[in-house]
Amino acid sequence: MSSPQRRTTIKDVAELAGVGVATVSRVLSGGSASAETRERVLDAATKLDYRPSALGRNLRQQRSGGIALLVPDITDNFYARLADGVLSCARSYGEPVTIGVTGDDPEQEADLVGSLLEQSMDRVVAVPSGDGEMWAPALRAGLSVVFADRRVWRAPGQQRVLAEVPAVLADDRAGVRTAVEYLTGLGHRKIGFLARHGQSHRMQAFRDAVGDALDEELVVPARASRDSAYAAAAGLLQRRPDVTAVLTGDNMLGEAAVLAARELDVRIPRDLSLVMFDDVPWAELCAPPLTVVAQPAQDIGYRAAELVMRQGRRPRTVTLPTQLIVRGSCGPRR
Amino acid sequence: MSSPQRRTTIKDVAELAGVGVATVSRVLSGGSASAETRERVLDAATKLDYRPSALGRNLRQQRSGGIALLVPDITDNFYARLADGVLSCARSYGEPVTIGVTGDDPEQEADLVGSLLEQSMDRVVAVPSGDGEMWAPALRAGLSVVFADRRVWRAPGQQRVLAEVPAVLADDRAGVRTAVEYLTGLGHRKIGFLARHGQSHRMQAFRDAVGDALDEELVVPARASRDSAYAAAAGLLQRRPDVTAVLTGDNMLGEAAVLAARELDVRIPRDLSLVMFDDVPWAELCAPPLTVVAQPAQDIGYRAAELVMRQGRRPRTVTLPTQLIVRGSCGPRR
DNA sequence: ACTGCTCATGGAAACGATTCCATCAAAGTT
DNA sequence: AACTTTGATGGAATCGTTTCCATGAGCAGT
Repeated sequence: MSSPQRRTTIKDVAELAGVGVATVSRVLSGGSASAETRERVLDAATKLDYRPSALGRNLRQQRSGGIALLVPDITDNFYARLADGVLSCARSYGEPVTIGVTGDDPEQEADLVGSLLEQSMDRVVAVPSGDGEMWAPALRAGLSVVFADRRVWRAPGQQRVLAEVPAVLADDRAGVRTAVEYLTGLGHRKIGFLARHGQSHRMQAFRDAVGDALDEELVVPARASRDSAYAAAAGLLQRRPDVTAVLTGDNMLGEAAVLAARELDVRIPRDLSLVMFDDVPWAELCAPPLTVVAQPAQDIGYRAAELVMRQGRRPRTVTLPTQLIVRGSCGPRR
Repeated sequence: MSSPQRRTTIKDVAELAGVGVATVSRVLSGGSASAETRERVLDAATKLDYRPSALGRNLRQQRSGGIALLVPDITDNFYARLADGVLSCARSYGEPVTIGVTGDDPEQEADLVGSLLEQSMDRVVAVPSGDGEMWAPALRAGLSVVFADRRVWRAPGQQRVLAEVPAVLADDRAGVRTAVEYLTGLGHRKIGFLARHGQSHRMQAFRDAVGDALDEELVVPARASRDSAYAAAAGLLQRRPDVTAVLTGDNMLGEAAVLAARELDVRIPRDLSLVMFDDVPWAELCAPPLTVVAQPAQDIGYRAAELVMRQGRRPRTVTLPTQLIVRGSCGPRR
């Protein structure tokens, strides 16, 4: 019936305004033009309801706009909030956001980076997994990357280029220290720490915080799945009934710890004190309400997105404060 | 130092293989070619590590690949799982996913749809808010849309085009009915229902399920924010101390109900029975563990993405089953 | 041997924007 | 008056791919 709805292009606008396409382009992207021409062009554009096609622009400038975001798991409330921050910043720039989930797996991450290159996306906010070696070629290819929540494991021979990637992080070190001090203040001496592989920095911070009292057996790593988290938590509690307090590196491990304790009939906070990294909405609904180290997840995302948009200023690493929120999951050692 | 790293193009491959660019394109996209040429081209492509630029392709085909996903709130666990489903399906097609959050606001949604058009994205999975009028022009512009979790409010004079949009839904009606039957089975007669504006279909299902016993004052709507949810929950409990059971239309309202009850010293399940729509991980950690109507969120996303990818078959609406999971938040009326 | 057919192939057009460059007029400088 | 400078302007090139179309080779049927 109706014609196939050809898109109105810059050519149509130029024709209606009686000018060349170059002039239209200039006017619309803020170049110089006489007041009269400008008005004619703007008029024509609104009359035709013209919206420039991102496709043409992208091809010409050899880059597609928008921000790519790589997170380990979008169903994790922490990363969801981080994503929300990125989305909210991107929206203020009018840029679309493409999301990929890595599952904390370097291989999948490399795949996704490949796909970004294919799309000529050149702005990425990423929560890196693994040692980040796959990032080096991408950086050389002109990608501008900002790390969020973690930076890459810095091996001794690591390429310099990686060290220069800006990052927006929560102050893990201070967060862990505060939590540990809080627990030792309550009399606890045998404190366990549950962390995922991606959280080696928190693991290290924990080791530093407990200092001489460190018992390496109490620092237990988990893979990035619910099952693995539960296994790690239950394993620790069974293997070492002498631990009186546990700190977890993220909310999934916190959940696992609560479940495992409940299953093993270990009462919180009577038999076990628990501090969880990241304040999720349910922490308050839990029985008992959980004492947590809150992180500004949304802020982390927002700031990271801001950094990746302003490539002008040489960006540096930003560290945002954490906060210990005391609820009901910790008690004195008994 | 090193050259500015020009991207290797199809031309380079053609040159190295000693054929024309058209042939390279055909080979790479599965067109016909002699076995020998095919091999030469493939060889050259791998030797040069050639990856076709999505930019060129997109411009030529007048559409950028990928799937767009519009959800009200990515930090809501339900939509996060839905998004995860979409992402997982999209990945199996090798397609990138662009996410936008609408905040359940038709205006923001319209903005986002506009931005999609600008990007020439033509495949959208959306959780629509409002009456969906802004979708009609988009559909006419050739967008293929699949609704997830909800369909649009169907006003009497609604355009036919909207009624033909395929949708993937949870079986709300059955879920609500099962929950209501469960509660009445426990002796409850005054059952409250908390729902967000976007959940009018569940609201209607609730009205139908309680039938004659309907007390319109017990059906209370909330806006899409934590505060509004809390206000609605607290309001209901204060205004009508005679309600002995509450069903909530989503998890945020469930959270609000728990909090409000706790604040008002209404004990669950002794004084109030609570059933929440959507089984989130924390439902089990809550005190008491919440009885829920579980929805296959990830599946909904996956199937919706599948539908939007296969535009070949005329797609129809899919309804996925819900399941009542009884935990500890309901008791007999006292 | 001629005709008709299929099939592989490459040149060139197309997609829609930005941007280089040449042109031209008007204003300013000597 | 002759020159330079400035600024607006439009034509054309460009980005990398897909696809239309013409060409020519090979082959079978008569």
